[in-house]
Amino acid sequence: MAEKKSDRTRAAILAAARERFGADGYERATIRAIAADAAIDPAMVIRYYGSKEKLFAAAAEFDIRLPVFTDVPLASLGETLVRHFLGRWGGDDTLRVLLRTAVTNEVAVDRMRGIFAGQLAPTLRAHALDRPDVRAGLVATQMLGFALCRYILELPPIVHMRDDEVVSWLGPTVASYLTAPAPSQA
Amino acid sequence: MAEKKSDRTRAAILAAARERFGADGYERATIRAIAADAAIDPAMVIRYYGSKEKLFAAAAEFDIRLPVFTDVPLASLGETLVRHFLGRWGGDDTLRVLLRTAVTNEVAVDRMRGIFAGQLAPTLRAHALDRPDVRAGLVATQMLGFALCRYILELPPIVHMRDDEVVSWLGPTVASYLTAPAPSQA
DNA sequence: GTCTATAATTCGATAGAC
DNA sequence: GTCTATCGAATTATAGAC
Repeated sequence: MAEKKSDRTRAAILAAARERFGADGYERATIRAIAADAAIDPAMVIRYYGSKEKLFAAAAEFDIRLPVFTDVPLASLGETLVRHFLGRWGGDDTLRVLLRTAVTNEVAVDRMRGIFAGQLAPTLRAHALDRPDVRAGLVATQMLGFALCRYILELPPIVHMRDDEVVSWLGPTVASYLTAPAPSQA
Repeated sequence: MAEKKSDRTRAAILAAARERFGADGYERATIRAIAADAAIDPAMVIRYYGSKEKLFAAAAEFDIRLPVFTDVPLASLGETLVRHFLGRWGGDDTLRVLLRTAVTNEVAVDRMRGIFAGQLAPTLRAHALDRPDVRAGLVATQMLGFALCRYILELPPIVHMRDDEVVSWLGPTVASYLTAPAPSQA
């Protein structure tokens, strides 16, 4: 009995929640709509997850799994990072949920900060780069800005760009944020 | 009688609306809170602007006033654009309102698209650059990503960065998006 | 012009039958 | 475990007195 019915119900709720939160944002995504998508009763959502806030926390919970990339030569680290984020954005709803909801939900903001300050910065530190926090922040501006324009604003030229084109354009930018000498100032 | 009392009331409502929409987003910003900020009755907000949706449209209405920059040499156009956007983000609430609300409000998305597709792209076209729409989109990813990280997510290293540092880091990126040869493909 | 009172919805969450 | 019924709170928007 490895697969209980309650487990499938839980998973169905979570999948519907990810879709709704990602499509509508935290405020407009209603328990009722999520329940309808999961084909169950709205009361069940509360029973399984306690509250809307906790359901969101569960939907936004995921393993960022950002490798440390210590074996990647510094010269190609920028391109590697762009490819990695492209794969993650495309394959998983969770990052889009975070991006969509980070505007009004403090939990999402904290989690987004954790990805770049808590995961990417240490990776850069492992490569012995100076000012890893600043460089991680700059990478965040470019990668999150790309995600914003592609998945939320849906700017036509960004939406239609092929992945290898994206790498060609953004790779050198990220690389420069990693390795370019920092401007003067302590 | 150039200054009626009703005009001041209208202006007070609009100013409070910009502040609330920018701070809380469209859904969480309530008519009641806006009215309280403006020190008037909530019913007056509806009387003056008809509905919350129309009030938002008015709050997000503004002249982007993006100069064509035809007199700026191409070599320094990137840096000029970064400085221009920095000035606009800092001095006016409206861009932050758009950014905060673009996640859940279609009006804000359209207006944001218009800035880059309808204003920046023609500027690039005036400089005889190839693929102006793609280049304008790329500039959007970097500038909007910076604004997102600084004003919404408030990533510490981005928040604390001085304006001239921002120009030093982002200027070359924007410049490369304007003038770097496009990757292969039609 | 301004404000009180309230209508009409909608939402999150709960209680309890089955 | 599941669903019906509903509560209580919050919202936008309106009607009408002053």
